[in-house]
Amino acid sequence: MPKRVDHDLRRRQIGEALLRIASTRGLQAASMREVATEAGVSLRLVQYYFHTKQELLLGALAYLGEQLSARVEAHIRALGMPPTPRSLVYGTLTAILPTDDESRRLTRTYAAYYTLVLAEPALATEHGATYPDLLERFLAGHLRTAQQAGQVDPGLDAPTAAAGLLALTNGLGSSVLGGQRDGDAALAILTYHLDRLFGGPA
Amino acid sequence: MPKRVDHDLRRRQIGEALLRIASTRGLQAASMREVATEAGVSLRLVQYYFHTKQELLLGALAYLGEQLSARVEAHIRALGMPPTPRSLVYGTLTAILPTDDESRRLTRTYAAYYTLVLAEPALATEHGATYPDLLERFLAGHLRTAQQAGQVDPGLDAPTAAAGLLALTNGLGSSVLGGQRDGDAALAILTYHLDRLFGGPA
DNA sequence: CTTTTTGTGATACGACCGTATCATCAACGG
DNA sequence: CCGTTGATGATACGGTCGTATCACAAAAAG
Repeated sequence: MPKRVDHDLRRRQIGEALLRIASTRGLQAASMREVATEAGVSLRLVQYYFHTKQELLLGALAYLGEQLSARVEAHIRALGMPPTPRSLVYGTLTAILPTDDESRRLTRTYAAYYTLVLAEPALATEHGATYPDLLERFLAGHLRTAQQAGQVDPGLDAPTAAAGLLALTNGLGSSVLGGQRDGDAALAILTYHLDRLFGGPA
Repeated sequence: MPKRVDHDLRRRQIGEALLRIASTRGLQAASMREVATEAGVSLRLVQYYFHTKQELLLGALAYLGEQLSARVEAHIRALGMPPTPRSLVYGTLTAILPTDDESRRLTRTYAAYYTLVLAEPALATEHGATYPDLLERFLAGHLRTAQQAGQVDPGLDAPTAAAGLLALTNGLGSSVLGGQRDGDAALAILTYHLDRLFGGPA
């Protein structure tokens, strides 16, 4: 056999080539040949590491999820340790708002997958597509903690507020990607709502 | 010439066939042949009335816009005449929330086009893709009217609040289409926020 | 009644798609 | 040293895509 090679690394290299294409030209431009070229390998290799296109799409989606949660964690950490309920909520939501190149790439790619899953629900069943669900529960939990600490109006329904915040952030993200406003304007709207919730700026 | 035919009607018939496909199987399933079959005409006819695929996509997008604004107007009217600032805002936002078959179809189709435009921005420049912008200004205007009538906190920044409401509604719609919650739950979250804005239920 | 014009069918072309096949080459086990 | 196996290249197949071409029928124009 030729020099034994790290399969996981190669798979990631190819999968991330697909994500790169999806973020710039959309998933419909991500043919096997195009992915091979972008990754700098031959078509045969893409087939070798991902036997079928669906496998490639699902594998790349898993990498996208990793990148997304890594960014969320990094953003939370950047707001200081130990994290407060406020910084957890704030950091999570600002992490998934397209305000810089990386977040723009991530949200664009996520949008491409979202539409694909809408048209082909079979893709979602294979995968724990409950990522937004996890985020929402995460937010609701920390909102409740903030309520117990007296930082948020205790009359608020935490799950409803968390769902609203996440939906607001996603909607703002869509408007940024659509070119309706820039990332800073969206961030201003989001912080305005967050500050109202937490009773004024920190 | 064979019996003179109504071109506008035929174009609409074909364009709406594309919208039907896009809403169920996505735009990537909307090939010229598939659209022809769905519309019950030959491939040649699709080519005859829309010389190229881009023309077809743009034409159908125009029909989608018509259907969308027709639904918004109908929803506003259904809340009683003459419309109040509150019913204008409420009717607009609930119209674009996927709570029934028609709104689900419209929002799904809109999402498909949104992703296409993200990948192919050239499509948007041809068309006044500023539909969300129009909605936002519409909402901001009526929020300001409501402030002058004392129905909404005058300390609120109307454009920011309007952008937030529209983003919230879009984000909630995405979660409904994604199967994260049903239309009624989304509607409850939206009305909760609206009622807080307008100072309690009507 | 011819001659144009408008609408429609049948079919073809070249490109690209996902997938499969065949051959090869390098390392390891015996 | 040799046969087995892991990794890779080259190439092909059937299908679908958007688009173009050719033919033709039917109504209108002269």
